[in-house]
Amino acid sequence: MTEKPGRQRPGGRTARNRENVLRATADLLLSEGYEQLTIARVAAAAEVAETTVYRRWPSKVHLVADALSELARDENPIPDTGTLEGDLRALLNQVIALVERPEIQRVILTVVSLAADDHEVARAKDAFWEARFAGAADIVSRAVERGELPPDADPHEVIEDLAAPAYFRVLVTGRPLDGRLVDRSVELALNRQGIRSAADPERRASPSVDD
Amino acid sequence: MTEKPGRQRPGGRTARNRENVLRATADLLLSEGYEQLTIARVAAAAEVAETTVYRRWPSKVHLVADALSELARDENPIPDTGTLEGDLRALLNQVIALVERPEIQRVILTVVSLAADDHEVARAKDAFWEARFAGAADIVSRAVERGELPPDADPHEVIEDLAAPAYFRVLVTGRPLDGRLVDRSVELALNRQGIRSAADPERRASPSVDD
Amino acid sequence: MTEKPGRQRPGGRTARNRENVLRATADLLLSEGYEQLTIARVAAAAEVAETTVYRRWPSKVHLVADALSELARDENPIPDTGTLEGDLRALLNQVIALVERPEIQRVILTVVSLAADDHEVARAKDAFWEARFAGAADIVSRAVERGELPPDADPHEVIEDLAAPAYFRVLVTGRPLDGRLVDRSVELALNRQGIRSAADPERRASPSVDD
Amino acid sequence: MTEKPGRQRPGGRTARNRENVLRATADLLLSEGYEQLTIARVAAAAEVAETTVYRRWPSKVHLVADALSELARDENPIPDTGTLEGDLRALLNQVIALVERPEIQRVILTVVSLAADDHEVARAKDAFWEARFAGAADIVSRAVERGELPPDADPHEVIEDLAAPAYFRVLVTGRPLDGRLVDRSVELALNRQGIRSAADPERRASPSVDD
DNA sequence: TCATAAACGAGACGGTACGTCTCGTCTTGTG
DNA sequence: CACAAGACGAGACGTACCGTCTCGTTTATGA
Repeated sequence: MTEKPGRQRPGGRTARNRENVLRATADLLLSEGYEQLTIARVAAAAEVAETTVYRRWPSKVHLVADALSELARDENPIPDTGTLEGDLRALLNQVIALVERPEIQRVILTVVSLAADDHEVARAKDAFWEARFAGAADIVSRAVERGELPPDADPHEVIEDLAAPAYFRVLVTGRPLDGRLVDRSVELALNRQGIRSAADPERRASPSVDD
Repeated sequence: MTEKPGRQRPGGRTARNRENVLRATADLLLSEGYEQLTIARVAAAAEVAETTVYRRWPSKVHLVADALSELARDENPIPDTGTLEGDLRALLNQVIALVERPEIQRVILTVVSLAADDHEVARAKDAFWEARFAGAADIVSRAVERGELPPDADPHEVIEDLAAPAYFRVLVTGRPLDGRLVDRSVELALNRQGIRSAADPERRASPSVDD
Repeated sequence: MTEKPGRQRPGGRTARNRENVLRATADLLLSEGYEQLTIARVAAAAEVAETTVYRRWPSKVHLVADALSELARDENPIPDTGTLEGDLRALLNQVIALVERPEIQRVILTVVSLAADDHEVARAKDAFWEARFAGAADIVSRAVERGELPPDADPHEVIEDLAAPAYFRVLVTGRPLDGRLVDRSVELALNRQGIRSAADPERRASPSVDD
Repeated sequence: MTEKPGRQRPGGRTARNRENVLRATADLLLSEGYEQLTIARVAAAAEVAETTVYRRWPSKVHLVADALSELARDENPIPDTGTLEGDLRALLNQVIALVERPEIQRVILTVVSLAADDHEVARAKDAFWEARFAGAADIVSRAVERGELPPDADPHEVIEDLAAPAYFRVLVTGRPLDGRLVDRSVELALNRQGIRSAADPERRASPSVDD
């Protein structure tokens, strides 16, 4: 790993090339998707020799994984509305706004289908999702502090309940991500944590809630 | 569409070839995944000339889409336990048992990442998922007959609530599909339809729903 | 050979098809040349099923050879000017007028390069050239009757002397077929037969050469 | 044209490959002819990847044209016997000895039938024949120096008179290239230049023809 | 005129070659 | 002498053509 090119002379052109290549890769990934992405095109866009790319990244998969790590860093502000429900609602709205964009869908699809045979690639995938859902951890810990959630609440479960339907629609059914989805998912995530959502119309029929 | 080879003389060798090719494609898809699948290998496995494959399917993507449609037809028995909860639990167990298998994961991944530029391919994707979740419709309609669900209950929503977390784990987080997931998801799906799950002791407060 | 289709029922549609195919072949040969000629195109032009062509002619080469035989039959009138020189001059002018046309060049080229492995094809090639130069025999025999040539004069030699330079230019050097070529070649052919050409003024003036 | 592979790095392996491919092409052309020549076979014989061939030569036709240029370079010694007649006789004997060989006939046929749509191919054809008949120019200029020919004697005409009958026989009539052809053609070429051949028996014997 | 064998039409197939496009490695020549 | 640029090897892809096969239909021909 240490003998990888670029490690030993990380200054000047080397670093510049690395950035350019990763940026070019990310751009192509966003604009055209994994299939259309070609080392040759990346190299051309980065104004770098193909060889340079091959030298530094062992394969197209690795290059893309690396670029995705960068992409994951583009982070959205973690919402802090003062209540768990508000936070979750804001977070899911963010997520939906993002995954509705076709270029983001392309990226998600790339990540999802990235063959994780290689250890580095697997790590990159994990890192991507970790970064993607980092907000949930903060939100949950704040909710724990406020006493809204028990101390052993699992952020993974929260994000799962919250985001799973949205991703399911994007990746699988292709149904539209309407506003109702937000209500349903937030409610769901809260319920799953033993909390009654404020926006819980059907549940209104059960008298105990009204009191 | 009509001028595609095999449409006009669907008997004998033609039909046999078609089947062999699709079976070979499905096999390769299951055993090695989309990337490793090659027209040449399909043709060899189907004992057919490569040309024959190219003649009938305009591209690798179309071939795979077609094969996936066949795969989707391999259907699991639709559970009928007498109660909605039992049915959902059984269905989800089926789904999980399926998506836990690596070869099925490969297929799902293929479907998810299949570029849907082409209309036929898009249709194939839809058909795949439609077939995949056909059971939900039956379960829901039976539950409606039994009065467990209102007549306007949407099978899509049910399957979404039920299956989304499982798919999310498989496709995104990679977390294991443990038994707890089943409980959570079934309960969730029921709750979302306004029903109190039997395995829902702490939610004690709404007896009216049970009536 | 006897079992070739069309032998046993040579009337009506069969003959009509044969003609149409051969005509279509000849047309394509003239208009686009051997390389561009395709059984499919021939069949389409002849409004006949491809199978019909394959049934009757064992290969593209045979079909073309057959068509060329027909082409060779399109004969030019054999000149009869009353003198050998006049006849030769007229004949060569005919030949040149013909081989100057690009479509005829295409045909000649086809004949020249037709692989003569097969016996029938070889025979067709011979027949083509035989027909092409049939006029020479008549001209020579008339000249013999008139006493202009000895009885053992060889028509092949005459045509060789007469036409070789023209064909050489067409097939090899690509130089233009100007009027001077006619004078030279006719004179040459006559000289080769021991006859002084009328259009040979300077040669008459130099008796010293004979010494 | 400049971006053709091999232009910018013409040393080492590149040059070696180029040579090997051209040699293999020439060999195949000689041994089996144009029709039997396949890029795959050329590549195999040259121990080079097919891609390499396709990269450097835009098509089979171009490759063959290129190889033919090399073949044309294999030159025969230009005869220098001291007299024009001797030189011509020697040259024609060379030509005949060459064109009698089946493999040379194959090559000639290839050149003749090479579609000259493309400019480069046309140039290659011209160059081939130019090289093939380069000897004539030397022979003529020496004869001019010796005063045997007028200063404006045209080498093209000489070669035409000399070689046309031989090529005519090879390409068209298929008659054998006997010794008599040499006598006739040399005499012819000389006569055409106003020179009486030494071996000119008939002419001496028939004074009556002049009447 | 009518039965029957011959020829045909039409679709599909096997097989070979062509030429294109990638990916990732190897080699050359230049700064 | 390192490395950027170029060439290469390997192999998949998709196209075009040739010639074969099968099956069902039409049409000549001679009894």
